[in-house]
Amino acid sequence: MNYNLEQTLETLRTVRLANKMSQRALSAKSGLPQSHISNIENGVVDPKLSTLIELARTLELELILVPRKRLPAVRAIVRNTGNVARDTDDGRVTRDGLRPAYSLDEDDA
Amino acid sequence: MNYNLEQTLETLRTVRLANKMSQRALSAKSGLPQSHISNIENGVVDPKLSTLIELARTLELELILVPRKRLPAVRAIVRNTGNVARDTDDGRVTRDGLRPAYSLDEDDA
DNA sequence: AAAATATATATAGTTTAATATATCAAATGA
DNA sequence: TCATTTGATATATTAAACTATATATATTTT
Repeated sequence: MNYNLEQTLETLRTVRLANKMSQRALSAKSGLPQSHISNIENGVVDPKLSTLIELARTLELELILVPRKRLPAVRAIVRNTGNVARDTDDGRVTRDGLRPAYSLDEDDA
Repeated sequence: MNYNLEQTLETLRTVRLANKMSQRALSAKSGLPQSHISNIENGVVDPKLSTLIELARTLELELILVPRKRLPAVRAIVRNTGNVARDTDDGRVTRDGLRPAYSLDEDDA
């Protein structure tokens, strides 16, 4: 129903998994009950802003508001980090040679 | 206490004002009570995620989660739009000639 | 197969967001 | 000055988030 919301929740789960964290691990780190994390990820509850921020921070994510106009540019930054050959976790190369969204830090600064 | 939260609320108010909208106008457009908007902007309440998104969308903002690492790059995009000479609303020129954060659209695509 | 781990789900109790509505004070404008 | 607009604040009610805890159901590992 709400694209922005679904997208946000999906990001949370994606990044958690990318960090190879279980809901329990995230629970331990964030202080939120595992059951609550499950409910949030599945859209069963509508978390409070502070809860979302807490969860995000634990996953080293920051929440920001972006003018809709700037969204494409911002997405471009968030999605990839530049053109690299070997890319994904398992050594696969994505079609366009770009990193997947929310890839783990391989420290490429 | 929570930088991310304060920042978010500040952005909401800033953009609302930049659009020359009163809380009542925003209320009418978003469907949320003016009293609630006031409480949210002042951090009196901890809004639900859906509420924040609703408010943001009304102001043509999208909420996204950004890897902390990418934050500087993203902020750079959100803050300015390039180097222009005359800049601010009233024709002032900022010191570095960049647009202020969350400037109104002058359509510079 | 059994054990361990991970996720989804349930219940009961507490806290708080959200609503409608109204009012007050301060700023703005006629 | 008087009227309007704006934002903050208050109250009462309803809905829902959040907590702790427990359990059931996968999924993975040994």
